[in-house]
Amino acid sequence: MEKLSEQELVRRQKLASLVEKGIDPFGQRFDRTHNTKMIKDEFSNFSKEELHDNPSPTISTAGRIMTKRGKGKAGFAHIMDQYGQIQIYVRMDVVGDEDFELFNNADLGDIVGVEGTVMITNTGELSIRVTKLTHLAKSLRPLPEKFHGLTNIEERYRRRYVDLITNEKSRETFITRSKIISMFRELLNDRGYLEVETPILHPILGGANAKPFVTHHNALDMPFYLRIAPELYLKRLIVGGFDGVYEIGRNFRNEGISIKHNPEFTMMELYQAYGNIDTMMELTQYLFSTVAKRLGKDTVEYNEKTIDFGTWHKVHMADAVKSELGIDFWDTEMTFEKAKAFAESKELEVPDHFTGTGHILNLLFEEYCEETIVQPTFVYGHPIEISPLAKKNIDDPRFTDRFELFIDGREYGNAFTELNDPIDQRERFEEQIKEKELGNDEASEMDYDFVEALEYGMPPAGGLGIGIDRLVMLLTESVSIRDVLLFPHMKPRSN
RNA sequence: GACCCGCUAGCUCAGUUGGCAGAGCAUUUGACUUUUAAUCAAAGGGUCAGAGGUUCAAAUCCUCUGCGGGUCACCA
Repeated sequence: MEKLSEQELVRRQKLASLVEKGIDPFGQRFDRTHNTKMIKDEFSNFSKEELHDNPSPTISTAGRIMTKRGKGKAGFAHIMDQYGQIQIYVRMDVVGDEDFELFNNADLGDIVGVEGTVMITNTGELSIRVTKLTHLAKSLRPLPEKFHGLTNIEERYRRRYVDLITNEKSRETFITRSKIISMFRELLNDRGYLEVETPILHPILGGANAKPFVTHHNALDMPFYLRIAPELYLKRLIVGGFDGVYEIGRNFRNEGISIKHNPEFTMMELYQAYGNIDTMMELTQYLFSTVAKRLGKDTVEYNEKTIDFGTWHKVHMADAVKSELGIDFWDTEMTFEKAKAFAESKELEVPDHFTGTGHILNLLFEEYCEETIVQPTFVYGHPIEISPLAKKNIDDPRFTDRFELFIDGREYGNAFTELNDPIDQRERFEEQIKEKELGNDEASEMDYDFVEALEYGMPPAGGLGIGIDRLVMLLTESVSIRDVLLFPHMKPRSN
């Protein structure tokens, strides 16, 4: 048994005295006529005198006691629900001795229900003049300080519920997150996309380049990967005849944790039969600008920069690198040796599994161009070497019809015209296996079943993935991904 | 994984040159029937993250460990 603090002991004594009075310290159902927002919406247009002369109907609401001010035979408190706080005014001569004692003995953090009429105080605050007070739940631990709230970052993540109680900004962020995800669903459903669910346990690694988590199924006695991307399953559904499908769900990547990375993160992935890179670009811009607009944020202040969702740019990766560094990857004379020598002249390390000019082009782009992008920009034309699931460009097969969306140096989306040629796809997988043998532990594996699916014929299609957490960060102006994840991963607390 | 910074009361934070462990809020007791970071009076509350070392003496200096934050690396 852990040692209790003085305050915890006092609260447990108060709990015992509630029991003695026959009051359930952890209460029962309480029917509310209003939440705090409804009270404000309904009554804030009335004056103090109007509410005094024509008393409101009796309303009931409930919430957690956040502040409390005793005044002898009367008292004030603020109670809080999901929507905010409302002040309550409790007079002994109105509620009677029993309820007033209940009020006096209530602690900050306790949850109560109130009945009463709506009034405005001398200082002009909309309040409830309580006629009946109901104890609903005892709080056995003290809340953080009322003025500063919980500010310790570690504690805010470990005890998110306390963070949500005391920090309005945090509450708003997660409400916004929920809105963004439901807007995505609404916008996509309205365009006729079908929401689907595909496996999270994958027998074969694929759909992205990343290190996986590995788990084990007992009955089947075989290992499974937690999915790094749902791509290959979703495309099987396009083979199966669905016109457009999407999935919003968790992906898992066994990599470092940082301000931008959590081991599990949420992606929206979508496939559109008969579409291509351009339809995905249009869709991406539509989703981002519509969601931003509906949140009332045509522009966002992020990282001391103004991001304008009305301004979208487009640049080919080879052009971006050419204008930044002068080296021309369009040049048909460009060889791997030349490209590698250039990279090494910049003191970049070229790993063994880099075997094509495209690997170098991407390296240079990531190293020198990515961070220079501020406004929403589609970087397209990724080299074939790093795009094993994207269709080759019809005019220049060194590049694929793929784009990534960058905003303020970070990737928010990845899309391409899907590779639907099973013969080409099998060769691409074989290239990946070669890379794996050369030491790329993020290369994907051969998925024969997926190739077989393509052999039945997949219509030309566009595909898109959007990192939901990062979008939420941007639209809530959150610095860290942990600020948009309710329960970010932490090492267990030491004793 | 590497480097830098942090960890003191329930919470937010002070703590000087190594010399009795501090404040505000919260808690307890008393006063107060329109207060609002309520006010006034008094009181209680500490494994200074943990372990070890230096010293007459350590929250303070040194070493190790834990957890967190930041930067880098990897990635979305």
